[in-house]
Amino acid sequence: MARQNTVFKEAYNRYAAALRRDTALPSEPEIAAQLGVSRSTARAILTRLSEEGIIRWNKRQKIVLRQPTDHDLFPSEETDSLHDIIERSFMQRILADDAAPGMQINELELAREIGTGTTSVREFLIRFSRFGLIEKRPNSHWTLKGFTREFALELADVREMFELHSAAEFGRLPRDNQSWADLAAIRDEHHAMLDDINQRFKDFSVLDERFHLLIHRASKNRFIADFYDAIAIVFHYHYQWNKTAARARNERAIHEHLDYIAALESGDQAAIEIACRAHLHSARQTLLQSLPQIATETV
Amino acid sequence: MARQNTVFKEAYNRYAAALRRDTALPSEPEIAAQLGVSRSTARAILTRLSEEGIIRWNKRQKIVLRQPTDHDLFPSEETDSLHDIIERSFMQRILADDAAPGMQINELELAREIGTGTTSVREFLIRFSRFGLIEKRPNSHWTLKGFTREFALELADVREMFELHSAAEFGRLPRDNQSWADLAAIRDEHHAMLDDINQRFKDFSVLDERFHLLIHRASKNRFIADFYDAIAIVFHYHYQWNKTAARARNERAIHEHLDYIAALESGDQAAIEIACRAHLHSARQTLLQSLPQIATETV
DNA sequence: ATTTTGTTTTTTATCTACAATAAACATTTT
DNA sequence: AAAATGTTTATTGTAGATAAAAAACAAAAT
Repeated sequence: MARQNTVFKEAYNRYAAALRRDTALPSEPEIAAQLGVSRSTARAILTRLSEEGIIRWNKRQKIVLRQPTDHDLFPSEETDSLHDIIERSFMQRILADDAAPGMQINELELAREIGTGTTSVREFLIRFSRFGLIEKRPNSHWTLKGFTREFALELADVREMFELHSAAEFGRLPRDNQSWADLAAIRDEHHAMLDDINQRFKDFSVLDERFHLLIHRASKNRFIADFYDAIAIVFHYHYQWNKTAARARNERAIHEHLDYIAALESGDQAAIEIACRAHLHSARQTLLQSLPQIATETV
Repeated sequence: MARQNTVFKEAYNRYAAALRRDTALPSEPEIAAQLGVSRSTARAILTRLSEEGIIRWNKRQKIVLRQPTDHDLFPSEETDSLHDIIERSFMQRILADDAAPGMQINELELAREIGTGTTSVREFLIRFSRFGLIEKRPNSHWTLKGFTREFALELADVREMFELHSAAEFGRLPRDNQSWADLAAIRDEHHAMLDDINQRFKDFSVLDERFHLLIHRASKNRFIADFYDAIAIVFHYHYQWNKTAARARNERAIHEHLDYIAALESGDQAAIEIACRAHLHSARQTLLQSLPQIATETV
């Protein structure tokens, strides 16, 4: 098989789940735009919906005959893109306790384990290499540099440089900029989460990512944005595996965020820098504390 | 053909060129280490040298019978790695005047033009994408973002943050660190170049790269180092295509470097920051002035 | 005239195969 | 015993093939 039709299946599930009986569906280009796929794929979805008797389709006329059931949808294993499957599988591997820094990474072995071709694994590793966790020796194997103390410190240093820059830029945005409204909304969400912290502390990482992304977008710098993408992915997986003291850690971070937001809203550059530094300092401590002990011993 | 033996050919040329008649050659592992290849490749080289009658080879005995001539070497087209070929070809394309920002990049077309397979081109583009000059839409084509004013400004901003950081770190290096000796050597080379500026101004870019690389290495940060790699490649090709006012530009830069080096050697952090900022400011102007006019109009 | 549908073409994503290269293992020589 | 050579195996780098998805083109409907 040359390529899995996961785009089709995922979009089909998404579209089918939103269908309501007796409604009429819009034009093909509109469906395609709604789903973020090409019209070819949208037509494939309509074709299948029609074949399954879920809609009656005749040129412009597209009527929903019945509500699709769970049985009509593709199972979730078939809708994940190959890239996501490889990413998940690989991150599990390198965050596992037995993944020691300096370890070799074998493309063929990885591919077999994941059940995919070597090309996809290669391309994934090339993309992933910009996160600084793996390194390649030409004509030879990849090496796992690992989630070490050095990695965490280097990451934190760059993060601090970038975030101080972005926060300062944010403070200079004109008051009618959309970002201020977004910031206010995020501030309110912080308060809401704090009111119910015992139940909701696990949702913090999503909010955290949104908050910092908003700050970084103010800098309008592709290198900063790309770097934050890298951070977000690394953190996303890392904190799934390291949940120690999550509640206390998150509660403290929320308070720091609120101080930081207040400073931004004040527009006072000195206050912004102080609040930003304070938060980044404790974020650095959190990161260092969460390091897997085995990986702390470097190569 | 599945793979070109460019590693072998390039190493063969390198080794053959260094042979002297009647000398005895070292062991296979030693030859391999000297050339930076595996013993298998080293043996392939010895085999060919033997077949060509350049050496007499019998187990440990390896005697050079005759000096290899240019005729014995592989032509230079056959020794370039595929990656380098693709890189050169691609950079030529995107720096050509008709390469407008927003342009689509077609993998198959590129591959055919270069005379290679699509896989290699894909992998090159993925690697190259971290430089921020191209961008991919999933399941669709790559887009050339181009050498625009925005690109130059974003690059310069990050460069400034990183270099100020690295320069400060450099200033803190203990005086017995090797980097101080390297810096002194580079300082002398600047003086030498200045004495013969009319003849040698073209060699400045190599010196410039070595100087900044030395500074950045002091930060011991993989993200900073990677970013400087990107800068170096972009500049390397960019200035090959834009040679306007190179002499004046380079002469000014040499003076700035010398001030910068003097500040570093003084160990005075405030002086370092001032000299670093001054140089980065004029480097930014140089970069902006060298933008191709067509690419300045953004998408 | 513009939008929608129908049809064909182009391009990407992925697999498989295979030569080049590296690495491992076995034997010989010092 | 250690290092070198001889031989075999494992792994990477690259081409080529093919289905999925996007894009382009053509015809029909508003």
